[in-house]
Amino acid sequence: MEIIMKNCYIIECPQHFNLGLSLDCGQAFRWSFADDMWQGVAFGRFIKLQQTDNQLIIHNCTEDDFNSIWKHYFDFELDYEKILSSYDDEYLITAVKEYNGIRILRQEPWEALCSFIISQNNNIPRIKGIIERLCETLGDGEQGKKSFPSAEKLSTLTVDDLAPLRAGFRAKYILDAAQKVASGEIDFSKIRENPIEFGREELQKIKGVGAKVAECTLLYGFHKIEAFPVDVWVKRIMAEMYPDGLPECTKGTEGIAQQYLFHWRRMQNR
DNA sequence: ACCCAGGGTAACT
DNA sequence: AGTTACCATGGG
Repeated sequence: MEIIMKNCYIIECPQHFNLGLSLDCGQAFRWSFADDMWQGVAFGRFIKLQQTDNQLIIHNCTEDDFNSIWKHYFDFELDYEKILSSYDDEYLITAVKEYNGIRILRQEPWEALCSFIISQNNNIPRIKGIIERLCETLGDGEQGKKSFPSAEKLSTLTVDDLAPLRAGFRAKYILDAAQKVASGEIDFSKIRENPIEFGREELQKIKGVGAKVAECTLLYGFHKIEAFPVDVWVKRIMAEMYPDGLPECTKGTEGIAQQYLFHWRRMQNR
């Protein structure tokens, strides 16, 4: 008999939402599946989630938390039906049919930036390990429920302090990003307010941040869904399927199309 | 042991 | 302006 935690919030699921796919399609790195539930931390809050036929159950979540954080985090305010049904390209139709329910999570900008700095020339299981050690070592809160350490905190550290993370050559990039964010040299509110091109230029002022990491930060940290990160998998997709570029139907939502294609292509290899 | 990973930088042509 | 070696680490 299962013990239901108190502060359990239940809603009817929106259309086009698959919890497991959204949490495990390579856009976020702090969610894990155990005991029939997804669990993780975002915005400093530890929650567990289950998706049934038509319901989403969030444990350790008040109505206020849902309305102020999670509704936004899971992008429930965006009309995915409108976007996904506008794709008239055969590969996209296949990817959307097979992996319907992926949504672009609205992650915290600093966590997205730092996570995708760590992601460079790295594989997803190891990215998760480095981020877990980063949070357990330097985050706040109880063990296993730690927050993502702030840019302010990381900005005071040295590469030697980050040695336990085993992040390799990325450690110095993390620190440069933390320093530029903490000092205000990189201003997240200005990136959020301005057109995407501004964010591209700003973020690439950080050592170790090139076009791809900047696109990921803009897509997952600022929900600029026209951002189009090109990693090795998307390079393959472009070479194999779109030698003349993305189809017209993706204009303005390239990041969403990218996420479906990325996950679809990655699953094909296994 | 080997190849590769949600890349970027710097040093080359 | 367009290649290429190198960067740390460890998963598969």
